Amino acid sequence: MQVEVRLAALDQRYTRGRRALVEVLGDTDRPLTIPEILEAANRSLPGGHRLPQSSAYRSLTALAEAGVVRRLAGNDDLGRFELAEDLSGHHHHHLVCTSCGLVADVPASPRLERALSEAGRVAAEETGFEVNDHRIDLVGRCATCR
Amino acid sequence: MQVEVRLAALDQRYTRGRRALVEVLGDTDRPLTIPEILEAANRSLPGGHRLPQSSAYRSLTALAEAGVVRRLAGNDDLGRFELAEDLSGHHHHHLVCTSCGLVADVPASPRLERALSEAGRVAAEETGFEVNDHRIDLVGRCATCR
DNA sequence: ATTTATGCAAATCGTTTGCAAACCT
DNA sequence: AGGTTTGCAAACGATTTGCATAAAT
Repeated sequence: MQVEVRLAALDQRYTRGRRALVEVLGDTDRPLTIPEILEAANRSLPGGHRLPQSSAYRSLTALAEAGVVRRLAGNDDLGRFELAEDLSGHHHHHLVCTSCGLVADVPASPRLERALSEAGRVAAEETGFEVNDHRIDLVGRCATCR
Repeated sequence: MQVEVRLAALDQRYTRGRRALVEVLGDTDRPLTIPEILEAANRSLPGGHRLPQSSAYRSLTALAEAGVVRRLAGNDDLGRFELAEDLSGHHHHHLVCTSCGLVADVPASPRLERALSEAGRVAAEETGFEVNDHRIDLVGRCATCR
Protein backbone atom coordinates (compact mmCIF):
# COMPACT_ATOMS: atom_id res chain seq x y z
CA MET A 1 0.00 0.00 0.00
CA GLN A 2 2.23 2.68 1.37
CA VAL A 3 5.03 0.81 -0.24
CA GLU A 4 3.51 0.91 -3.68
CA VAL A 5 2.88 4.64 -3.38
CA ARG A 6 6.42 5.39 -2.33
CA LEU A 7 7.85 3.38 -5.17
CA ALA A 8 5.48 4.96 -7.65
CA ALA A 9 6.73 8.39 -6.61
CA LEU A 10 10.05 7.36 -8.10
CA ASP A 11 8.54 5.63 -11.13
CA GLN A 12 9.25 2.29 -9.61
CA ARG A 13 7.03 -0.74 -9.64
CA TYR A 14 6.08 -3.00 -6.78
CA THR A 15 6.84 -6.36 -8.29
CA ARG A 16 6.68 -9.87 -6.99
CA GLY A 17 10.35 -9.96 -6.11
CA ARG A 18 10.13 -6.68 -4.24
CA ARG A 19 7.04 -7.86 -2.41
CA ALA A 20 8.94 -10.92 -1.28
CA LEU A 21 11.74 -8.72 0.03
CA VAL A 22 9.42 -6.39 1.91
CA GLU A 23 7.55 -9.33 3.39
CA VAL A 24 10.71 -10.93 4.62
CA LEU A 25 11.83 -7.71 6.27
CA GLY A 26 8.37 -7.19 7.69
CA ASP A 27 8.40 -10.62 9.29
CA THR A 28 11.53 -10.27 11.32
CA ASP A 29 12.47 -8.38 14.44
CA ARG A 30 16.07 -7.71 13.54
CA PRO A 31 18.04 -6.43 10.56
CA LEU A 32 18.90 -9.16 8.08
CA THR A 33 21.95 -9.69 5.93
CA ILE A 34 21.63 -10.30 2.22
CA PRO A 35 22.22 -14.05 2.57
CA GLU A 36 19.53 -14.21 5.24
CA ILE A 37 17.16 -12.20 3.13
CA LEU A 38 17.75 -14.40 0.12
CA GLU A 39 17.24 -17.56 2.04
CA ALA A 40 14.00 -16.36 3.55
CA ALA A 41 12.73 -14.91 0.28
CA ASN A 42 13.49 -18.07 -1.61
CA ARG A 43 11.71 -20.13 1.00
CA SER A 44 8.56 -18.06 0.54
CA LEU A 45 8.81 -17.82 -3.22
CA PRO A 46 6.59 -19.96 -5.48
CA GLY A 47 7.91 -23.06 -7.22
CA GLY A 48 11.56 -23.31 -7.96
CA HIS A 49 11.90 -19.58 -8.36
CA ARG A 50 15.12 -18.29 -6.86
CA LEU A 51 15.85 -14.64 -6.35
CA PRO A 52 19.37 -13.86 -7.53
CA GLN A 53 21.62 -11.75 -5.34
CA SER A 54 22.00 -9.06 -7.91
CA SER A 55 18.25 -8.56 -8.08
CA ALA A 56 18.02 -8.46 -4.32
CA TYR A 57 20.70 -5.81 -4.18
CA ARG A 58 19.10 -3.81 -6.92
CA SER A 59 15.63 -4.05 -5.49
CA LEU A 60 16.77 -3.25 -1.98
CA THR A 61 18.57 -0.21 -3.30
CA ALA A 62 15.38 0.91 -5.02
CA LEU A 63 13.38 0.25 -1.87
CA ALA A 64 15.87 2.18 0.18
CA GLU A 65 15.66 5.14 -2.17
CA ALA A 66 11.90 5.03 -1.87
CA GLY A 67 12.24 5.09 1.92
CA VAL A 68 10.73 1.64 2.34
CA VAL A 69 13.77 -0.07 3.74
CA ARG A 70 16.90 1.13 5.41
CA ARG A 71 20.41 -0.09 4.84
CA LEU A 72 22.38 -0.23 8.05
CA ALA A 73 25.89 0.99 8.58
CA GLY A 74 27.90 -2.20 8.34
CA ASN A 75 28.87 -3.53 11.74
CA ASP A 76 30.64 -6.45 10.25
CA ASP A 77 31.32 -6.90 6.58
CA LEU A 78 27.84 -7.90 5.52
CA GLY A 79 25.27 -5.30 4.65
CA ARG A 80 22.08 -5.43 6.66
CA PHE A 81 18.61 -4.20 5.86
CA GLU A 82 15.51 -3.47 7.87
CA LEU A 83 12.07 -2.07 7.17
CA ALA A 84 11.89 1.71 7.47
CA GLU A 85 10.79 2.71 10.94
CA ASP A 86 7.76 4.66 9.78
CA LEU A 87 6.50 1.44 8.21
CA SER A 88 7.35 -0.93 11.01
CA GLY A 89 6.15 1.58 13.56
CA HIS A 90 8.92 0.81 16.01
CA HIS A 91 11.63 3.30 16.74
CA HIS A 92 14.43 1.14 17.95
CA HIS A 93 18.15 0.77 18.29
CA HIS A 94 20.45 -2.16 17.94
CA LEU A 95 22.27 -4.62 20.13
CA VAL A 96 25.38 -5.83 18.38
CA CYS A 97 27.20 -8.96 19.47
CA THR A 98 30.93 -8.63 18.94
CA SER A 99 31.36 -12.36 19.11
CA CYS A 100 28.91 -13.74 16.56
CA GLY A 101 27.86 -10.57 14.75
CA LEU A 102 24.21 -10.86 15.68
CA VAL A 103 22.25 -7.64 15.46
CA ALA A 104 19.03 -7.46 17.45
CA ASP A 105 16.46 -4.71 17.76
CA VAL A 106 15.92 -3.04 21.09
CA PRO A 107 13.09 -0.55 21.66
CA ALA A 108 14.15 3.04 22.18
CA SER A 109 13.51 4.45 25.62
CA PRO A 110 11.91 7.88 26.00
CA ARG A 111 14.61 8.98 28.36
CA LEU A 112 17.33 8.05 25.93
CA GLU A 113 15.51 9.79 23.12
CA ARG A 114 15.20 12.95 25.14
CA ALA A 115 18.87 12.94 26.05
CA LEU A 116 19.67 12.29 22.44
CA SER A 117 17.65 15.14 21.07
CA GLU A 118 19.30 17.47 23.52
CA ALA A 119 22.70 16.20 22.42
CA GLY A 120 21.66 16.83 18.83
CA ARG A 121 20.67 20.39 19.67
CA VAL A 122 23.95 21.06 21.41
CA ALA A 123 25.96 19.57 18.59
CA ALA A 124 24.04 21.60 16.05
CA GLU A 125 24.72 24.77 17.97
CA GLU A 126 28.41 24.13 18.40
CA THR A 127 29.29 22.73 15.03
CA GLY A 128 26.73 23.99 12.56
CA PHE A 129 25.56 20.47 11.84
CA GLU A 130 21.91 19.96 11.12
CA VAL A 131 21.08 16.75 12.95
CA ASN A 132 18.03 14.92 11.72
CA ASP A 133 18.57 11.34 12.64
CA HIS A 134 20.56 9.18 14.96
CA ARG A 135 21.88 5.73 15.25
CA ILE A 136 22.65 3.90 18.46
CA ASP A 137 24.31 0.57 18.86
CA LEU A 138 24.73 -1.13 22.19
CA VAL A 139 27.72 -3.36 21.76
CA GLY A 140 28.49 -6.45 23.76
CA ARG A 141 27.88 -10.18 23.80
CA CYS A 142 24.58 -11.88 23.18
CA ALA A 143 23.05 -14.42 25.53
CA THR A 144 24.34 -17.29 23.43
CA CYS A 145 27.90 -16.03 23.24
CA ARG A 146 28.35 -15.00 26.86
CA MET B 1 54.64 3.98 25.59
CA GLN B 2 51.32 2.46 26.33
CA VAL B 3 51.19 1.59 22.70
CA GLU B 4 54.39 -0.38 22.77
CA VAL B 5 53.24 -2.31 25.81
CA ARG B 6 49.94 -3.23 24.28
CA LEU B 7 51.56 -4.41 21.11
CA ALA B 8 54.18 -6.37 23.03
CA ALA B 9 51.40 -8.22 24.82
CA LEU B 10 50.55 -9.73 21.47
CA ASP B 11 54.14 -10.26 20.38
CA GLN B 12 53.91 -7.32 18.09
CA ARG B 13 56.51 -4.66 17.51
CA TYR B 14 56.14 -0.92 17.47
CA THR B 15 57.83 -0.11 14.20
CA ARG B 16 58.38 3.09 12.30
CA GLY B 17 55.39 2.51 10.04
CA ARG B 18 53.13 1.83 13.00
CA ARG B 19 54.44 4.89 14.78
CA ALA B 20 53.56 6.98 11.77
CA LEU B 21 50.03 5.58 11.79
CA VAL B 22 49.51 6.19 15.49
CA GLU B 23 50.87 9.72 15.17
CA VAL B 24 48.56 10.53 12.32
CA LEU B 25 45.56 9.28 14.27
CA GLY B 26 46.74 11.12 17.35
CA ASP B 27 46.94 14.39 15.46
CA THR B 28 43.42 14.54 14.23
CA ASP B 29 40.08 15.23 15.81
CA ARG B 30 38.02 12.97 13.61
CA PRO B 31 38.18 9.42 12.29
CA LEU B 32 40.20 9.08 9.11
CA THR B 33 39.76 6.90 6.07
CA ILE B 34 42.61 4.80 4.76
CA PRO B 35 43.36 7.20 1.91
CA GLU B 36 43.47 10.08 4.38
CA ILE B 37 45.69 8.14 6.72
CA LEU B 38 48.06 7.21 3.92
CA GLU B 39 48.30 10.72 2.66
CA ALA B 40 49.06 12.10 6.11
CA ALA B 41 51.48 9.31 6.98
CA ASN B 42 53.37 9.74 3.73
CA ARG B 43 53.61 13.44 4.28
CA SER B 44 55.25 12.86 7.65
CA LEU B 45 57.44 9.99 6.55
CA PRO B 46 61.16 10.52 5.89
CA GLY B 47 62.54 10.79 2.39
CA GLY B 48 60.69 9.21 -0.46
CA HIS B 49 59.35 6.47 1.75
CA ARG B 50 55.74 5.64 0.94
CA LEU B 51 53.61 3.44 3.10
CA PRO B 52 51.73 0.93 0.95
CA GLN B 53 48.04 0.40 1.52
CA SER B 54 48.47 -3.24 2.36
CA SER B 55 50.88 -2.42 5.15
CA ALA B 56 48.57 0.25 6.46
CA TYR B 57 45.71 -2.21 6.55
CA ARG B 58 47.81 -4.86 8.17
CA SER B 59 49.30 -2.55 10.73
CA LEU B 60 45.98 -0.97 11.57
CA THR B 61 44.51 -4.40 12.07
CA ALA B 62 47.32 -5.27 14.44
CA LEU B 63 46.89 -1.97 16.26
CA ALA B 64 43.17 -2.57 16.54
CA GLU B 65 43.74 -6.01 18.00
CA ALA B 66 46.10 -4.49 20.51
CA GLY B 67 43.40 -1.97 21.45
CA VAL B 68 45.42 0.99 20.23
CA VAL B 69 43.11 2.05 17.46
CA ARG B 70 39.49 1.40 16.70
CA ARG B 71 37.97 0.61 13.37
CA LEU B 72 34.62 2.29 12.90
CA ALA B 73 31.51 0.70 11.52
CA GLY B 74 31.51 1.89 7.95
CA ASN B 75 29.13 4.74 7.40
CA ASP B 76 29.96 4.92 3.77
CA ASP B 77 32.08 2.38 1.95
CA LEU B 78 35.46 3.49 3.26
CA GLY B 79 36.79 2.13 6.49
CA ARG B 80 37.64 4.69 9.14
CA PHE B 81 40.03 4.51 12.05
CA GLU B 82 40.54 6.49 15.21
CA LEU B 83 42.77 6.28 18.25
CA ALA B 84 41.30 4.17 21.05
CA GLU B 85 39.44 6.36 23.50
CA ASP B 86 41.50 5.33 26.49
CA LEU B 87 44.55 6.67 24.67
CA SER B 88 43.03 9.85 23.32
CA GLY B 89 41.28 10.46 26.61
CA HIS B 90 38.11 11.74 24.96
CA HIS B 91 34.93 9.77 25.09
CA HIS B 92 33.03 11.02 22.11
CA HIS B 93 30.45 10.22 19.51
CA HIS B 94 30.20 11.03 15.85
CA LEU B 95 28.44 13.47 13.61
CA VAL B 96 27.96 11.96 10.20
CA CYS B 97 27.14 14.08 7.17
CA THR B 98 24.89 12.20 4.77
CA SER B 99 25.82 14.53 1.98
CA CYS B 100 29.62 14.49 1.89
CA GLY B 101 30.36 11.58 4.22
CA LEU B 102 32.32 13.68 6.71
CA VAL B 103 32.60 12.16 10.16
CA ALA B 104 33.37 14.54 13.03
CA ASP B 105 33.89 13.88 16.69
CA VAL B 106 31.48 15.33 19.19
CA PRO B 107 32.09 15.14 22.94
CA ALA B 108 29.76 12.86 24.88
CA SER B 109 27.41 14.59 27.28
CA PRO B 110 27.00 13.26 30.82
CA ARG B 111 23.26 13.25 30.49
CA LEU B 112 23.39 11.21 27.35
CA GLU B 113 25.84 8.80 28.92
CA ARG B 114 23.59 8.31 31.91
CA ALA B 115 20.56 7.65 29.74
CA LEU B 116 22.66 5.29 27.70
CA SER B 117 23.91 3.25 30.58
CA GLU B 118 20.37 2.90 31.84
CA ALA B 119 19.30 1.73 28.40
CA GLY B 120 22.13 -0.77 28.46
CA ARG B 121 21.00 -2.08 31.83
CA VAL B 122 17.43 -2.49 30.64
CA ALA B 123 18.50 -4.18 27.44
CA ALA B 124 20.75 -6.53 29.36
CA GLU B 125 17.93 -7.47 31.67
CA GLU B 126 15.42 -8.08 28.93
CA THR B 127 17.56 -9.82 26.37
CA GLY B 128 20.45 -11.43 28.20
CA PHE B 129 22.91 -9.26 26.33
CA GLU B 130 25.99 -8.16 28.19
CA VAL B 131 26.43 -4.56 27.05
CA ASN B 132 29.92 -3.18 27.43
CA ASP B 133 30.18 -0.46 24.88
CA HIS B 134 28.07 1.79 22.76
CA ARG B 135 28.23 3.72 19.59
CA ILE B 136 26.24 6.80 18.75
CA ASP B 137 26.08 8.59 15.46
CA LEU B 138 24.21 11.83 14.99
CA VAL B 139 23.29 11.89 11.35
CA GLY B 140 22.57 14.98 9.32
CA ARG B 141 24.26 17.58 7.17
CA CYS B 142 27.45 19.38 8.01
CA ALA B 143 27.82 23.14 7.99
CA THR B 144 29.37 23.09 4.53
CA CYS B 145 26.69 20.91 2.99
CA ARG B 146 23.61 22.58 4.48
C1' DA C 1 70.02 -15.65 14.95
C1' DT C 2 65.17 -15.55 15.28
C1' DT C 3 61.07 -13.86 14.93
C1' DT C 4 58.01 -10.35 13.17
C1' DA C 5 56.91 -6.62 9.72
C1' DT C 6 57.05 -4.93 5.09
C1' DG C 7 56.34 -4.54 -0.09
C1' DC C 8 54.67 -6.09 -3.97
C1' DA C 9 51.45 -8.45 -6.64
C1' DA C 10 47.79 -11.56 -6.88
C1' DA C 11 43.56 -13.21 -4.74
C1' DT C 12 39.01 -12.46 -2.17
C1' DC C 13 34.57 -11.16 -1.49
C1' DG C 14 30.66 -8.18 -1.08
C1' DT C 15 28.45 -5.28 -4.16
C1' DT C 16 27.53 -3.07 -8.64
C1' DT C 17 26.70 -2.98 -13.54
C1' DG C 18 25.91 -4.06 -18.87
C1' DC C 19 22.92 -6.12 -21.64
C1' DA C 20 19.22 -8.94 -23.56
C1' DA C 21 14.98 -11.18 -22.23
C1' DA C 22 10.78 -11.06 -19.28
C1' DC C 23 7.43 -8.22 -16.94
C1' DC C 24 4.12 -4.66 -15.72
C1' DT C 25 0.62 -1.08 -16.93
C1' DA D 1 3.72 -0.69 -27.25
C1' DG D 2 6.75 1.64 -23.92
C1' DG D 3 9.20 1.80 -20.09
C1' DT D 4 10.91 -0.98 -15.97
C1' DT D 5 12.79 -5.01 -13.75
C1' DT D 6 15.08 -9.30 -13.87
C1' DG D 7 18.86 -12.85 -14.60
C1' DC D 8 23.08 -13.88 -15.79
C1' DA D 9 27.77 -13.07 -16.14
C1' DA D 10 31.35 -9.89 -16.05
C1' DA D 11 33.27 -5.80 -13.68
C1' DC D 12 34.53 -3.14 -9.46
C1' DG D 13 36.76 -1.69 -5.48
C1' DA D 14 37.95 -2.07 -0.79
C1' DT D 15 40.37 -5.20 1.95
C1' DT D 16 43.16 -9.38 2.58
C1' DT D 17 46.81 -12.62 1.77
C1' DG D 18 51.19 -15.40 -0.06
C1' DC D 19 55.70 -15.07 -0.27
C1' DA D 20 60.36 -13.44 -0.40
C1' DT D 21 63.02 -9.62 1.71
C1' DA D 22 64.03 -6.19 5.33
C1' DA D 23 63.74 -4.83 10.08
C1' DA D 24 63.59 -5.36 14.98
C1' DT D 25 64.91 -7.65 19.27
